[in-house]
Amino acid sequence: MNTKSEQPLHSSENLLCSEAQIADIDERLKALHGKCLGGGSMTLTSQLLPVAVRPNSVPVTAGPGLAQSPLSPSEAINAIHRGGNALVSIESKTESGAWVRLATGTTIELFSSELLQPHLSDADVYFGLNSVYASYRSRRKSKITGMTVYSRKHLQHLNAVAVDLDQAHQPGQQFHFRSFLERVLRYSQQEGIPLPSIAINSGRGCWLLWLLADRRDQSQPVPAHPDCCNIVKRIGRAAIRKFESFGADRHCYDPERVCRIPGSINSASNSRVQFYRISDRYFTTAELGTAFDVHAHRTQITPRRTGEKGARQIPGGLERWRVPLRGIRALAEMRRKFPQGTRRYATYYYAVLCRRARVDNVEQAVMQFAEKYCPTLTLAQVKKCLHSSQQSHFHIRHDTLMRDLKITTKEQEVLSLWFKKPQPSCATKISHRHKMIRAEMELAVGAVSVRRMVDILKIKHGLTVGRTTVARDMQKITRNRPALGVMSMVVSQGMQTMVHA
DNA sequence: CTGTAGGGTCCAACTCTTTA
DNA sequence: TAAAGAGTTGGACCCTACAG
Repeated sequence: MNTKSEQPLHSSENLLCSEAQIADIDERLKALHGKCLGGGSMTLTSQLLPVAVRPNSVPVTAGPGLAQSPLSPSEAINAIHRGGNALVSIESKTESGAWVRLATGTTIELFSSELLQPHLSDADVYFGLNSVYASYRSRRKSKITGMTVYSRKHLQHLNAVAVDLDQAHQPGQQFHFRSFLERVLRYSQQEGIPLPSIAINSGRGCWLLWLLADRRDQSQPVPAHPDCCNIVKRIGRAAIRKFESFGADRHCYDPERVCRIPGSINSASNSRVQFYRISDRYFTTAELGTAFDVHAHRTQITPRRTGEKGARQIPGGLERWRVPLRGIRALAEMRRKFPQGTRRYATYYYAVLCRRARVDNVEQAVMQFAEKYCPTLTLAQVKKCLHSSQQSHFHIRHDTLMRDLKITTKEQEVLSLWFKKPQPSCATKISHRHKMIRAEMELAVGAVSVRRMVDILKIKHGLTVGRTTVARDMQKITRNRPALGVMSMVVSQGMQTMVHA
């Protein structure tokens, strides 16, 4: 994911806190948050080591885990952000609801920063659930702290699937986190949903986090490749559906999701946010997908297809490639000879398109094409193009052909059947047509026959449309507009009952 | 009876939208 | 991005009503 210009700033060795560092950080934060971190009973013993270094997939915590103290901020964030080079983004929300970026860095950098510390105990401070990387293109300085900040959209690791169970209780009404969580966990067990790794008391509701592990290296979170983002989003949506009856927030599944910092204040409920370890498990996307009945597309597409392709789909599929094939032939005719820099591309693409459009004797067709339009290519070069075309299994976009064949705007205009101008959407066209028909029906002194309407549309509006279509439109309009009752009778009952106004 | 006008139904082809 | 499904379109054919 990191390009050469976007090398991470932080080495993986620096990422996880040592016990001494964590102890130091916790001391500072305890001092900062006072008694909010569980009454000062926490020690950084093996029980409270950063969870990233614990053995994976061993459910050690029996039950909801509320007997334990809440996790300290560093413990909680270390448990979530455990990927190599992972950076955490910290943001706060202003009174107007705008997001302000405070800092981006490793947990050590963030929690030991003198600049950031005063803000961590503020109201409504958040951290990104998924790790970002140091993208130089999005590198900025925070206006508040002066620290480096990066966009939370440049994701490096997907750390968790989260569900926000917002109780939306009335102002003044008490939210009982413990009993609510117990109900949620009981429901999870009944439904066969694995216990979440972390539960968060956000003050006005409860968040559930299932922490993620890469299937190849379970000590690492899931890399934020587009495919993984996609599946994690789908799992998130499925989880939301599962917990709908508990008020799951339907919008809380995007990978850039932020969560309140442990120990920070929720200004809406005027309470501290607390994180609880429910289980020590980390889940691969496959495990979580199975639990929430979400499967990778590849495993679903195949069974979804029933039997052979439909008879209508075959010509449709062929047409997909015949259009650019006709286009490239027309382009060749137009140019007479392909200029240097496009000859091999032209021969290669011609071969690919011939194969995909099921042209008979591709080799002969390509040889003739190259001889006529790319005469300077050697036989060996043409054969190489033919050979490469056999390896082509990827989709080829019109844009790619346009770029490689250096098709100019002027040529595109001539090749209008290939490079179609974007048409207004079907819905737009239909709504426009309905508008015209409605207007004509209202204008008419008496009944207008469907055939007459077809003529009116053609002559008056330059719109060519079939009689059947107009008839259906008129029926639809009269159904929705009883005021046009006369027309309704005419259209729906035919000539027998036609009533002339 | 025939020709004309007009609506309904069917169906293949096409286009757009949704889903994974 | 491909595939599948849904929706739209328009031609062919059928029917009825009416006028001459």
